[in-house]
Amino acid sequence: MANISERSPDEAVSVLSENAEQRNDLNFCQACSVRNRAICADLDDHEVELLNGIGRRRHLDPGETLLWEGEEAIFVANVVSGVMKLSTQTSDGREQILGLAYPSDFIGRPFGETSPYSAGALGEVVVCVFRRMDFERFAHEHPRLERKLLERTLSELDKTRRWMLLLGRLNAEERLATLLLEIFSRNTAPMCGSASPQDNDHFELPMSRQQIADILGLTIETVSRQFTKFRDEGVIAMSGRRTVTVRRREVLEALAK
Amino acid sequence: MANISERSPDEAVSVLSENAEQRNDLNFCQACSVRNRAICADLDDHEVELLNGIGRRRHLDPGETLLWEGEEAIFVANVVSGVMKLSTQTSDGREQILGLAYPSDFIGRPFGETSPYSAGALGEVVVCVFRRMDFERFAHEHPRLERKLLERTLSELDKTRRWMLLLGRLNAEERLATLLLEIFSRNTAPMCGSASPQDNDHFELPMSRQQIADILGLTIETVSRQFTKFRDEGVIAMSGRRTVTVRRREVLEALAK
DNA sequence: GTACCGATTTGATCTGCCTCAAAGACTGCA
DNA sequence: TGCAGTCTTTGAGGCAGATCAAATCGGTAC
Repeated sequence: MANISERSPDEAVSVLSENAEQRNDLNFCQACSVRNRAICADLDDHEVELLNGIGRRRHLDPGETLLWEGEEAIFVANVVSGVMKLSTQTSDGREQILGLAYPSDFIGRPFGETSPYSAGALGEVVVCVFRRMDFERFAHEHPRLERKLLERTLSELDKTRRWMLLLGRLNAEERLATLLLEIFSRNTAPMCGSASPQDNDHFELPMSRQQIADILGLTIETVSRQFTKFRDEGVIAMSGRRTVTVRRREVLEALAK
Repeated sequence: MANISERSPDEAVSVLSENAEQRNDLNFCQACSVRNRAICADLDDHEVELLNGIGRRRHLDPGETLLWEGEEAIFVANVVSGVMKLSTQTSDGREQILGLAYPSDFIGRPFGETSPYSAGALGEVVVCVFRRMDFERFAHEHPRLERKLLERTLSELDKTRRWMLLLGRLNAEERLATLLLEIFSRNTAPMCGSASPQDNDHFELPMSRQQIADILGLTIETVSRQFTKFRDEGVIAMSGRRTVTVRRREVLEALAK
């Protein structure tokens, strides 16, 4: 199981420290690429300004970990750009990726003592970080935010449960088809906020083969063989290891249950 | 995959009809066995009375389905007694159980058009059912309930993600150990509201071998072999098919990751 | 260009779980 | 008490995906 975490939990407390990132401009949020899609979408300008006051922009390098499973849940955050992975581990070190967080997605565990998962950057990531306590207080005072959080959490639960079907019942081919379609749709979605807008039939994989394996509950070898199979069958084409062109979308859709 | 649903979706709309169950007494909730643990726990007596006015008690026979995946989300409910299963299916009919709902657990999908899963009774079940629309309106007017719903949903999400680790990374032995411990702890928990309080080392399985297989993402044969293995190793003892005595709890705990 | 190194692919073999089949054990009912 | 039907257990064999091992690829530093 790959462990791409590079910093110790202790260092995480520096995320909001003085030298980590300067205080946001007052109208920072207004220019935010996820302003209208993130959890803050329903807030009016005044409320956003208040929220702005308790949050900080933070850049994460590839592999850097923002939240540590089992550690005190100090932060919550919004993903502004890039892709993060949420993961958990067995006591003997096997890793399972629980999901991916794309721009505008909310991560962290409000109203909880410890973080139920680790959250790490897959590539370059920008997040908007809040101290959990500050965020909770703000949510209490602004029911629209709390409401939005509830809706988000409910749809996150739906998404997570759909993923259980993949882990419990789909074979390797079906799992990879499902993931490719999900990444494909995320990348071609309007306003995705990722670094480079994609053409409409190819995209960059935001993670390595090992990480794909962790996401799908497979081994790296099985994932690699499935890629080769899709390529040989003309379902996808690859240039380099991370650029995928979807040639026969209907085949992937028939496989993704 | 076993499909224990016995009624068509159309019949579900009769759940709240006049002949389904009589209107609750005004102080019905006060006597409710899950009053202090369910989502209504934070409400004061007056609020509970109002909530009482929009809910109905409903009895479900074993195998009866309350919510249908993909159908319009008409109801939400609290489990009062018994155990329900939440499940989803692939397009070609493979079933995956998403989780179990015990007394005081909330089921259904507020703020959603369609139900993301099916919910069926494993044994005899009593639920407290609300029309989704009524419940949503009530929640809006009573932030304490909405707040409670948020907390519930967040911890449900935690629980679901932990289950993903089981489906993605644990072997058959580890999966069954995990399930046995979960059922064990649910049954020996104080105030569990189930039909018969259990002694502290044995309990009744609330579901068949096939259902256990669906929950764990295994086949019935594999589940049966694991039961036999645990029995032969002296980890558990069985009397009949559904009564389990835990003899070496530490072995199960070492296996459950 | 060339050497190096980690990531990926490919090959060979193994194994845990599934599938198919049949026997055995409960449960309800006559 | 015996019978039928269903659920569960057990057995035999197969296969998808894991494991172990080695070759190849891609990027990069020199």
